[in-house]
Amino acid sequence: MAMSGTDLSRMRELNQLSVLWALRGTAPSTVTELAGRTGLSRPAADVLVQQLVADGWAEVEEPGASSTVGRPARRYRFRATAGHVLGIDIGVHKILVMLCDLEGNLVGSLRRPADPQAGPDERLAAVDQTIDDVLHEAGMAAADLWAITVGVTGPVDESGRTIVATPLPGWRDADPVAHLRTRFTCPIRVENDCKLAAVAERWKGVAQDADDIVYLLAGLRTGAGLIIDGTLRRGHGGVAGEIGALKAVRWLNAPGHLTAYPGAPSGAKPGEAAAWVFQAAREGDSAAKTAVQRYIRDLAVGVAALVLTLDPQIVVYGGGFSRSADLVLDPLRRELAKHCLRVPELRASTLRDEGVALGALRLALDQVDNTLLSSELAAPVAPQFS
Amino acid sequence: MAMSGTDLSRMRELNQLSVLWALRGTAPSTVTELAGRTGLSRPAADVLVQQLVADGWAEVEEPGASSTVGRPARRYRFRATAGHVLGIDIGVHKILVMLCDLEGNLVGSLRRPADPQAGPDERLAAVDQTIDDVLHEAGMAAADLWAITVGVTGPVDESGRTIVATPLPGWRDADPVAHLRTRFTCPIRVENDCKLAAVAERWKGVAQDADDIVYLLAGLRTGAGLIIDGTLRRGHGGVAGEIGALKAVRWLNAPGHLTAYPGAPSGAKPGEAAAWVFQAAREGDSAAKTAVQRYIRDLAVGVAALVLTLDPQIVVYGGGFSRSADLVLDPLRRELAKHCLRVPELRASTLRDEGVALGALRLALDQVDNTLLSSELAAPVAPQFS
DNA sequence: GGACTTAGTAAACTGCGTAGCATTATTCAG
DNA sequence: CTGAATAATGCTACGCAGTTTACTAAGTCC
Repeated sequence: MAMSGTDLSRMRELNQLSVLWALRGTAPSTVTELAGRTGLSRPAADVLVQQLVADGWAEVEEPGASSTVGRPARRYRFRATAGHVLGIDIGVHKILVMLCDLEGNLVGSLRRPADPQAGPDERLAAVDQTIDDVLHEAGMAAADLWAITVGVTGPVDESGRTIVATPLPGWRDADPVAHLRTRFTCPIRVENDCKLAAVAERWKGVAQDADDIVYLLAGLRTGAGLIIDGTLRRGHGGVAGEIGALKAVRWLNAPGHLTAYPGAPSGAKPGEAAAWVFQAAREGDSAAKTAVQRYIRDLAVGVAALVLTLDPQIVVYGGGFSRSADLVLDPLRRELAKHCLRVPELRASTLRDEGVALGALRLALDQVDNTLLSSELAAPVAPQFS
Repeated sequence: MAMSGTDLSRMRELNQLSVLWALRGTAPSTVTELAGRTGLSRPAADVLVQQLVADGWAEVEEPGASSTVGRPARRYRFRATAGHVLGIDIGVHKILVMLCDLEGNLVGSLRRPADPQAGPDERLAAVDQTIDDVLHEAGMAAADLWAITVGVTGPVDESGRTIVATPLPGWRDADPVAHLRTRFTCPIRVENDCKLAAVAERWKGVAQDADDIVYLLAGLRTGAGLIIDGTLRRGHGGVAGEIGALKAVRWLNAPGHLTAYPGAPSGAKPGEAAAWVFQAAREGDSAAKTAVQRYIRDLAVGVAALVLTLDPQIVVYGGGFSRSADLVLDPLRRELAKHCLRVPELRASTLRDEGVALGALRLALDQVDNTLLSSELAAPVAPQFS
């Protein structure tokens, strides 16, 4: 804990930030409300919020029809459109770019199918194109962006480079941060997709009430993202949650129980085959039910290891297979009860395939909050990053 | 993030805290040094530190022989003896009570053997007696204590009660917090022993440089304590790190490879038998070497699960078996390399059986830092707790 | 012993939030 | 339509905290 001395100008800055935070995430507020929320006197809140308006952080709303006695008050609101951030999901089959303002309101979004075989250059070119389309549609330029976060499959290191093999062909040689830095001056971060999906669940998904969350990416691959004490945990080397690497945990094989099911239509892609097995099990096919059961049994060992290690409040079942959560949740809960000291809540994700991009947005917004809105408060237009 | 408005008196309080933190953990400082460290002007630092002296938080050291040019400066130092905290280790075979001042300097310490069969009442009475002896020897009364932390075997819940079976007979019915609260008014906390030992390693042990640590308690029982991002993690229900409960992780059986070794002297206690096997292996006994090897192999699976989940910087090998770390570390490292994506550093603890009590001290000091020394700064003598 | 260096002290100065009062804009009662 | 009640706004005086600046005190170095 490194405390630093405060002088008067710093105090004013802090109070200005205090007002800004009191302004965010609420309906337009009167000066009196702001004063109450910040603990400042009304005159102080007044001059501070007027400074915020002058700097472009807030907007005035002149009084309209008043519903109560007394002089109607001016209302002030956070100017969410002062800046925007991008959240990008670079997947094997698709690229998804989302654009939102400082309050997280979606301003633009574009999904584009990707060639699974495409190499890094081709894939990044497609990303560039998608970004351009989103920005153009929203009438924005590169300089309007304050932060960008990108989600990719597989573990990434601090610098955003992929460190082990991933389903994206040739991706170990890609450096998406460096690539984007040629076009954008704002902070750019690349993160593992499971981790971002976990963040999304806490932001807009089924885990908004929890601070300790294990997110399970269940699909043709199996992975996990961890939120501990409200913060995404990467681990010292960025590979936290990769419990699937343990041989005693059979996550690598688990989806095989579904995809290799002999009854599936021939020629179906693996993802379709798995969906077919789930559907068959739902309709009562006993062999399919057995396959699902085996899948869950293998999956549960790894989940139990995560749960025993972290003792989370909630486990979120997400990923491609979360559409079949109705078949999985109850048996998985029973399996966990066998292994764990304390069984956490088990919930199915509802964010579909937008979780990664949403989590990327949230992390980009966090970046803005932590840099711009915490230590120093420059004028919002075109902030300069070093 | 809930920011709150600041006025001038609060600012002064903050600056006073800032000076206090600048004073702590360093050699006695001159006002000029304090000014530099806090970023305040020299007159400001001067009045603030004089106020601290008046309130009993700091002490003056009049200038002695000066070694440099210029007028010799008065020096101020943090008055560590303003308050004290207790760290207590309630073990099966021993009770260890440590007393230290606000800077962590050991002021008193007493170890007392305990009857392994003793019930909770008898054991707590022995704890009381040991506390009294330590306090008496240091010339202190109950009111001089600002925080107490107790370490016990087995998982505990938020309130300090033991929630599953433990080696302490009848301990599930014990409520050590309630017991101590009858005698002490300061904050009291009870925590799992592995977790406290982990904290101690980061404070005074071999993991001072790391923020992500897995502490391994290796002995007749096997357990783990986790420090993630510099903070002890309890998990949502207090059972984080209990990976040994997983059947695929054979921590329950692992020590059996050593204690059940047929070559050990008959009549030896399990702990002695294990030590004997380690010694035999060290001297080249091939059967003993096999036993150690099997122990390590079983141990490694659980460690690998923890490491893959958390991706820590350091794994600390502690507990009773850490005396035989010379035999364990290298093979364990090799085993981990088989399982893990990134092998963390592996270090042997050197804190012997004092780790738990030391960790308890550290947590008690943290408690003081977070309450007294962060938000409000009352006069240090006999602070009142609600 | 004088020049130099650093610490301690006391003044004037600036900036910020608060308190209190007058002013303004609206609703409600008659 | 008018006046009382109500609540927001705007303004001024005030106190307090840290900074700046200047000066004095207490040592060392040559």
